[in-house]
Amino acid sequence: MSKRSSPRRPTRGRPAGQGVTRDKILRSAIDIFAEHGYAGARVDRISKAAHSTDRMIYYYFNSKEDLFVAALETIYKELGDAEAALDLSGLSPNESLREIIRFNWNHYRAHPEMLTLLNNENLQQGKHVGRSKRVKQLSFPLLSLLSKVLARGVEEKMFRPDIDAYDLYIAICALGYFYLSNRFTLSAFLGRNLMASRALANWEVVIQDIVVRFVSLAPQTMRSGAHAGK
Amino acid sequence: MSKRSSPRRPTRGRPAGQGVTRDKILRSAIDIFAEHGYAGARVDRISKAAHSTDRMIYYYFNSKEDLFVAALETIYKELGDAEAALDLSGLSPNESLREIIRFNWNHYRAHPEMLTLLNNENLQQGKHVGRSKRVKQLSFPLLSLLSKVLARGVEEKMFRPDIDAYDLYIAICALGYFYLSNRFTLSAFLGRNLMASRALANWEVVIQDIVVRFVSLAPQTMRSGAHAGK
Amino acid sequence: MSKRSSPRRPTRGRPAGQGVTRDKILRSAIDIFAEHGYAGARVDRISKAAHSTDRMIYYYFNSKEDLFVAALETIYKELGDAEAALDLSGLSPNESLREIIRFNWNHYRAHPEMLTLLNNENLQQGKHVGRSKRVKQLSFPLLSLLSKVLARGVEEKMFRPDIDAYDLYIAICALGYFYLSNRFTLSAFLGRNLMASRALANWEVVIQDIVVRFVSLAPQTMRSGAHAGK
Amino acid sequence: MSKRSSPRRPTRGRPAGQGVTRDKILRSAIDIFAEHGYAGARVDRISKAAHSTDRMIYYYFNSKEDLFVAALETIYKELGDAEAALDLSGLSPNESLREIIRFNWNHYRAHPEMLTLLNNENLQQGKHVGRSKRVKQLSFPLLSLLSKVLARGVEEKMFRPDIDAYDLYIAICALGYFYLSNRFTLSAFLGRNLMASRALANWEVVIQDIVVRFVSLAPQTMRSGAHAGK
DNA sequence: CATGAATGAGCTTTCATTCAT
DNA sequence: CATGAATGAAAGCTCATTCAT
Repeated sequence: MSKRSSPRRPTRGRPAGQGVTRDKILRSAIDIFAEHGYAGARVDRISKAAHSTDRMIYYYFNSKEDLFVAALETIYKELGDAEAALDLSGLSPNESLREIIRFNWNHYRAHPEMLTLLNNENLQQGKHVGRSKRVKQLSFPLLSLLSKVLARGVEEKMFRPDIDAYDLYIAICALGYFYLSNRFTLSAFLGRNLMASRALANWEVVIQDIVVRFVSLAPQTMRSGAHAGK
Repeated sequence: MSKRSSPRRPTRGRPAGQGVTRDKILRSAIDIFAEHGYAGARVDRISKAAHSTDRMIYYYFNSKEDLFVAALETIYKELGDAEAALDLSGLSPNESLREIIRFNWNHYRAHPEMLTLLNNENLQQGKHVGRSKRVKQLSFPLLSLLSKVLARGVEEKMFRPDIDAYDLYIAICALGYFYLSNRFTLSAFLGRNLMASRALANWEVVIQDIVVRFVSLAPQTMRSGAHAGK
Repeated sequence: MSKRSSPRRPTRGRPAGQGVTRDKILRSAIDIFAEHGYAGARVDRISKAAHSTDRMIYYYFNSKEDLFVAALETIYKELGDAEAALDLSGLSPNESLREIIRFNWNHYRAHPEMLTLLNNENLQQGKHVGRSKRVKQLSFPLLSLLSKVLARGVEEKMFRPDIDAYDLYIAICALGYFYLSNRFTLSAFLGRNLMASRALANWEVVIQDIVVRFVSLAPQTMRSGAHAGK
Repeated sequence: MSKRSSPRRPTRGRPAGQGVTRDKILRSAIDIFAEHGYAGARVDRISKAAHSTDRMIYYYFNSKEDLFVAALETIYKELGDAEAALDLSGLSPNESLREIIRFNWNHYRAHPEMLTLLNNENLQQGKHVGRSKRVKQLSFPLLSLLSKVLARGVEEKMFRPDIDAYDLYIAICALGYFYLSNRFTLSAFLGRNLMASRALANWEVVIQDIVVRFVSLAPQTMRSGAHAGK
């Protein structure tokens, strides 16, 4: 379908000033794909948002689908970079866990495009994530970080030994992601504005509360600790 | 699939076989919207899947958007009906909670269309849920059921008194919904098949585990069997 | 194409109360055809304006085209009837001519639907007027009236003997019809509002002035007479 | 049919042969709009007549409506150009007036599209003429020419001093336009073929006769030949 | 006598993409 | 290295009309 063998494909890392258009298109693509979904995003809307032309999208990215893959790769890359910058030194297992949760929650809040982009990728049954080499090469530091924290907590007799790090990771993501991704339908059903700042602040505490209770060996006075950490 | 003869415009219940076309279109719409998203779903794909014509879609539903609303209303209606059939009589608060979680989880599994349909509605910022009168008139029994279970648990000194029913509801939904909705990207990242039957069975237990620990006053002996399988 | 042989076609002249719907449809048709032209008029707009249904239009008129013919026939009939009521007894040839012009002008003003309906019929190359038996049976009294006035004027040595009644008729119609029919484009070009009451009053006088001068044998002090007549 | 390379978007006058398609579409549009009216004209009929595709219409003109505006602008432009080429040097006021009338009449006869296009614009209440910048910038030389002729006639004691140039212009247009625009209904009513060459030749003389009589101070010997032919 | 249900054919317009320099 | 010109293939929707009682 697409001409992947095209020899004059612009590469990354060229002299400064090059690829500015490419970057603007990529940024616009992330926004527009996130706003309208893959099928709903129009190529010309993306090019206009980037102050460029449709033609340039094909020049740099070959097809709408390849552009979507590039957008996905970008947000994953940025997530990985952000995770890598997370510093838990000097924190107890408990505090580390709370910090990881806070980071995860804040990342979703700061990057709402991520939610719709991932929803779209799942709508398409993950066909791009499966193919993209770049995505497969990415490492997600948070997962191994979580494993370490968990191990340390077990060692220090604070955490249960039977917690699976993957399960824990999914739980943390689920509690934050769902709340934000489904904010519109949830707000409508529950008759509450889930995006009010008090609601958001509360939910961060709830996630921490839920997760910490889940992994803790001994029961604790949760709530107070939760608020203290803020 | 099921022929619920809705008493709408064309049908008035008289001539046998009326409204069949309408219903087939509605079913196909749910499937196709779920499979491709709103923008990606083609009207003619829906009509073909219903063994009907585009024209009939407009005859019965006026527009693609109205058809989407009807699809949304239908899945919500069916969720409400299913919730109403939930029987918790004779169960302890703890068992009730587990049953509610099981119900919720099973409903998502049995109705994966719901996930993508709701994701789409959220992509469109919930504009249809906000407008639809029918949706607003729907009651969601599970929420009040949860409140009652929670109250009984507190009464019996088994549950913490400071748990908000809404928070609890969101948490239960989040843990099930996210796992299934994001199964493709998660499977790719974690390098695990989240849809394997053992994985699915495990996750049901994990949700219960997390939630029960969250609401419980005293620490408990977790159903160790849950993790034994791993 | 249409089933003209249908035996149960409603006829005119039935018991009072019958045909009310038919009449309302016919009135709406005249309005809508006049407002949008034949092609631009939508059957359902007509039926809605008549507080009826599309189906009723087909019941009474068989097709959109037949309805258009009926609309044409109606306005022609009404024109003929109005002309028949014109009374010139006791008026001089000159005054008669002025009265005929005034009548013609006022009829166009009172029935602007006529202008667009006729324009449409001409757009379609008069295909309906050519076919309609009813239209062919209509008499247009004004034309013979004009002949008589002309003859009398010649007899009384007031009018030129070489004026053709048909030419005169066309001229009178042209001067009124064009002014009103083309009021929008003319107003735009000339930068004047042709529909201001002063402009309209002036134009009536101008038509009379032009026509009377055209037929008169001797020169006359036109203007003053023109205004005197009002 | 003439290829006026308009300096619009796609063309910039460089590669030879550019804009040919655009022009063919425009010509076809004028024909088809004139033949069927705005609503009755089908986009695909226009594109086929231009030996092009629907898509190209939207490429060059954005919408059916914009194409209609372009068609209007074109006929106006051509009218203005033709008027500008009118040479009255060496003619008496009387002869000039006759020449103007002849020109006007001949233009309508040579461009029957103009009549239906303008009728359509009036059907739509002149909404395009009001908006189009290009139309507003056009000058119509005939009007000022007429003013000058009129002034000269008054100066030379041949024309009445109380004739309004605008009224005169409208009258001249009316007499020619109506005759041609309403030729089908008129022919049917009067039982005469208005388009026979003798009828056409006669009407040109009638218009001149009417108008000259209207503006003349003194009575004159009419061109008796005009009516001799009947 | 009147009408609710259903529809084939065609409408304007949009979409992602390729051609050609 | 970059881009203006052009387009095939559908998309969503509307139209006048007929079926059936």
